[in-house]
Amino acid sequence: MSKSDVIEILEEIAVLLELKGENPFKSRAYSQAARTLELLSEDLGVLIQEERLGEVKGIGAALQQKITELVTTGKLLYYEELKDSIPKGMLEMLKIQGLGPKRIRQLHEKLGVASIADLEKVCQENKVSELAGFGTKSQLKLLEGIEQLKSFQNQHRFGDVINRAEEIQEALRQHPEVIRVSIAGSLRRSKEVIKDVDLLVSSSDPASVMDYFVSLEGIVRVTNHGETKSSVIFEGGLQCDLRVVPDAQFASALHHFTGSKEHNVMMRQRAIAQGKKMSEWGLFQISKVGDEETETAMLVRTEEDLFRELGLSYIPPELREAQGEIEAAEKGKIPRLIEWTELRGTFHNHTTASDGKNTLEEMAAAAHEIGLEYLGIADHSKSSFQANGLSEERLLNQVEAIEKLNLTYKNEGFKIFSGIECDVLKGGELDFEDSVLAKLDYVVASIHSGFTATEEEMTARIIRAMENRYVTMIGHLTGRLLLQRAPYALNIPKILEVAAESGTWIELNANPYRLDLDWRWWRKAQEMGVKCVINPDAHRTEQLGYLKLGGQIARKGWLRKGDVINSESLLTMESLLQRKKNGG
DNA sequence: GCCGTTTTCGGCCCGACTGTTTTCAGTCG
Repeated sequence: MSKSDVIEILEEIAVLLELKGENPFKSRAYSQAARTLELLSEDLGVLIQEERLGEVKGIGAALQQKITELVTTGKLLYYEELKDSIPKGMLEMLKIQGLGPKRIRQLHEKLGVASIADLEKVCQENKVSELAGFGTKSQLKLLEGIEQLKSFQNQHRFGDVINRAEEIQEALRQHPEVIRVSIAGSLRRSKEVIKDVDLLVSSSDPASVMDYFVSLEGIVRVTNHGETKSSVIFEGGLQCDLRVVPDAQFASALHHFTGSKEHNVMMRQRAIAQGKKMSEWGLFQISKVGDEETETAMLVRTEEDLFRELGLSYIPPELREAQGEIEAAEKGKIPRLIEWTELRGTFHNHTTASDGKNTLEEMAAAAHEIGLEYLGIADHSKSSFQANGLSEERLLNQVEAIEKLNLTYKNEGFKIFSGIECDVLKGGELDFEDSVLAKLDYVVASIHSGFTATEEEMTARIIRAMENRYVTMIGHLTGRLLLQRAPYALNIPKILEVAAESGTWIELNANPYRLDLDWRWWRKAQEMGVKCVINPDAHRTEQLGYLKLGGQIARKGWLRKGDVINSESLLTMESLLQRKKNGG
């Protein structure tokens, strides 16, 4: 059993223990052990072989035995028994906002609730409000939470499925009868949340492609298996539709199945206005002789052909949302969108000093390795206790460590910038004094608490933070977590206005859960002259790869290279940061 | 369940917020 499997099981044990109402510190010991394993620099197998696991801080006799059993036998009796003693539905109930282990236990003991469905029923029967510690408001909130959860069902975050979808695409490409293949649908348009994966293939032997598709590894159910269309469900509930068309129709079908629906409607209207007809089967010239109407198929090999025949320049899939892209294409004004490979550095990243999983040295090496010219380290500030936020003293130690580490990169064209992800406190004041912030290269100001304040209060809070001369950028502006938590109330236009005036950059947080600020705002931000900074919010080295995701969302927001500040070179960035600090 | 030692058991991570209470428990970050 691999280390990551062990970590997962330890974390689950911790949750199960909480649900059982065991000593909370026992539960914490398990989650801490999971974290310890994550940070382990030595090979777990070797430690077990040499019976040195117990020497690791946080792992005592009991955990040593259990981890050893897991790794060597692939099983753990204690875990199996624990799992069997708790209904599976109780674990799922944890996903309901505002409901934790204690109250789940109480609901189970007093009302026999063992699943979300049970809970919904007893809420509707008004039984929950009568329990001690619950009231009518709690009951209402639970129902709201269940509703919210239901609305998230069968939806997926873009970042969680894109790799999987690309693997499926690759698998299809391998089939000898496949001529062309592409991801289509909302995934191709880089929508932040998608319902299913649409794939399109051209082939002269659709049946063999379909047979191959429905037998791909990881499929749990085949819901449709036809000549031109099949649907399957993969492990984890991801639905995937494949359509197969003759190669002559591939471009038209790709455009059609990429959408959006609204974009397609506008395109078809445009075709009609030009005496043409457009569908997934192609583009047709309509000619009338007397009362006779004849359709002549036009040659459309690629999507470029399709747009050109309608008098448009090529519209990248990300922009096909009926947000003015057709008008822009008509005038030849589709911008050259940014490519994530044009990013030269990044600012919002964590290390083991706060809640990251890799050390400063490892993060720097990884950033250098993938070809970045600069890496900003912005660990949490002291108010973020839960994330092991840095005190002034620990922060200044880190600044020193970064200075030292920079010496080793001196001739490599690579530099680490010292920063902080500074909490914006309730009144808009920052977590550190200006005298501390002045010692840093830059500051990311973020909100991590008090999400329920009014729009007015939240807006004022962020504006006050932006007015601090040391604040370089605002992190994850709206605080949303896709499919989990709504953004907090904010007057975004007002904030963008102040950002433009004060020269504060706004982050496009590229973490797949956030993608915040939302792509819908970036065109407005761009018009106002607000600079975007794409940050992965990386908590481990691999997460620097989120930059690609950020780039895709930036494209969806119509951003060009010039709109994204971290496409600037190291040299330019150094002077930009210096100037910003000096209030210029 | 771990740690550290006042060597055998007590402490283990902080604070805001909400809804329930009437001083606090549960949840979240």
